[in-house]
Amino acid sequence: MAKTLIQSIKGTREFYPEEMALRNFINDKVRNASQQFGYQEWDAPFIETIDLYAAKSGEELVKEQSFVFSDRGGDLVTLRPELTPSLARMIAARQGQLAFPVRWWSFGPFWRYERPQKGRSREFFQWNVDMLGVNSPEADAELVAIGATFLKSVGLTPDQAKIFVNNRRLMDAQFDRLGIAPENRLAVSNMVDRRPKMEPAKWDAYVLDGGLSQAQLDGLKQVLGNYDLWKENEELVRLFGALDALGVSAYVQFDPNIMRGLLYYTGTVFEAFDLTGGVRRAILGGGRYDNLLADVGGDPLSGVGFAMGDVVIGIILQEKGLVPTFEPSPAPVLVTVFDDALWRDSYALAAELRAVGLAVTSYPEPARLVKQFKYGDKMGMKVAVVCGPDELAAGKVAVKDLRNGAQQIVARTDAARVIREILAG
RNA sequence: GUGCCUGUAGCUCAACGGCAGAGCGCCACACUGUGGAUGUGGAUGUUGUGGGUUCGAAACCCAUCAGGCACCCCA
Repeated sequence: MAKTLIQSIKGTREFYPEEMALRNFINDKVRNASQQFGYQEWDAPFIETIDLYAAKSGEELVKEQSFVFSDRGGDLVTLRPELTPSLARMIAARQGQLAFPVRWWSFGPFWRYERPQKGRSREFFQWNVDMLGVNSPEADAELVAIGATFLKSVGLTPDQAKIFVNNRRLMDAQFDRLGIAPENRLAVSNMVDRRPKMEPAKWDAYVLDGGLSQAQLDGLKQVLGNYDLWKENEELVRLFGALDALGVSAYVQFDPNIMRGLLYYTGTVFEAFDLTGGVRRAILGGGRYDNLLADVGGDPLSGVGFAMGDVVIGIILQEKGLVPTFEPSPAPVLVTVFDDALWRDSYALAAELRAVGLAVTSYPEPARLVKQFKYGDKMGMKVAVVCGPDELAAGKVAVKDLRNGAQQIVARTDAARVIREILAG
């Protein structure tokens, strides 16, 4: 009775086999892209003390958007809302012994206590990729290239998804030029972030209301519309040169509107968007950070990295039909069970076929063959094997190609070979 | 955390104050040694949950839970 089922927790997702297939598909593509570039897989605890996040992340993340509870000893623990603080700690703990540059990637679960909606759940998976110990535009380019490689590998074209790149130091210089005080950079960055969501006239008023002069507003709009601005910045020139060499230029574009807020990033920033919908959905985002280890007590170390949640990309892949067809049964072969007298022979046959490397499902009880074939059909199995009284007496089995209905009676010892031929064809 | 919209059969939805229905799916049979097709028949509901209004509630009101949209946030 559906009415009496206890509900799953708000904002969590249940993975039925077909959804698990999508999750595994994303996981596979993430792993491939990471390992192609030589990154090592790693992970951190799923629960951490609240102190780990309080140091760096800011109040809102911990106070409002994390699952926090006290354990039986009375300590406050947090379901990790992000990976970076754990990364910082683990790097700092072995700072003297790691081979830099460290290239690490991870794909695991995270929790944020937010109001769920489409593309945002309270429990999700996130792909993290980081390179630490080198500060160069070429290193930044490598991270962007990994993101681009992933987008390409799942079948998204540069028309459908693109990574937009900016540089915080470049923007800071522009802000300085406009007479915007350093302490107002964050506020202005937030204004820029909000711009796509507002009507132009309203945004103008909002910015003027926020303390900028008309001249500053005009200058700001000029900066945000200047897509050649990168040519004035040596870091970005080198970055785009490296991206060209890496062969991913089609997926990358300079955009002075990319801010990714926060005091967090110090140089290159980038963000990938789905370009096909009405609203640009962020697929992944990242950038360069210089102060990663300071907060956890390590020596200064520069790094660059990005993160991608599984929810938005999963929706996009489904919308675009880029998810491979779901195969309900991992085993393509069904061994039917004829009747009570013969189930033992069917089970033995199934075991023989497994012993030579075939993935085989056997029907778990004697039943009418109609029912068993229907089951095989629904489970997407490709071959059915029947071992009835006639076949058994002759030392043979019936092998049927479920896709076209063709059936052949073959010697039991030839069954595996015939099945392989059908599967290959 | 704020505002708005939506919850009816396994799924998609109808009924919009007066007997809770359709399509798809499911099950059975036609067809007890052969699936996908077709036909015939069949089962399935405390209308998310709890309260209230009413002669009468799936419908109206309140609360609550869940989902969606926008805000917020996007570490």
